[in-house]
Amino acid sequence: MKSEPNEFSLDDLRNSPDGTACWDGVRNYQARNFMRDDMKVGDQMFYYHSRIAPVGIVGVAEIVREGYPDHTAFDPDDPHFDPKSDPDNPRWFMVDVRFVKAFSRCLTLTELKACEALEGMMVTRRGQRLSVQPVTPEEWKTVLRLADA
DNA sequence: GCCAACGTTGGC
DNA sequence: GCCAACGTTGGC
Repeated sequence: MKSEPNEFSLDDLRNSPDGTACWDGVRNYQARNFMRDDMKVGDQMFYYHSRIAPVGIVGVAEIVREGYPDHTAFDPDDPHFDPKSDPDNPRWFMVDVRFVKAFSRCLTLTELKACEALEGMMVTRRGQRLSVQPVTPEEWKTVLRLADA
């Protein structure tokens, strides 16, 4: 899951009450579907810092609450307000995530791209903007191994 | 800050 | 339902 560190960094998550926060503001249907339909309590995720260098995976978090309506879509004062999301039929969903660990360093996108085993990983593909992406078990292990190296 | 890639919107 | 125009994302 991607986040711009100046918006909400892994440290921000760690410093949140109980290391837990809701992953609000996602306004892409594919990303929403992953959160609404596929993510289960106990699932782990990589925390990816986008936009601001060094760009890459900085740690691990886990899902502690499964998909539920993103209330920020209902709030006209919220930057992620979406008038088309009806509280009776919510368009956008989010999950709650809890801090698990920070890598000793940022595993940069450059490194991920340089790793042969991660050639098929979504985040290494050109033009891939999706902010919530699936990771295969093999990719998961490979990334953890790189992070420990 | 640039701009390529992508997703969404809306006229037809 | 096509597709041009537009807005956004995100690496660089």
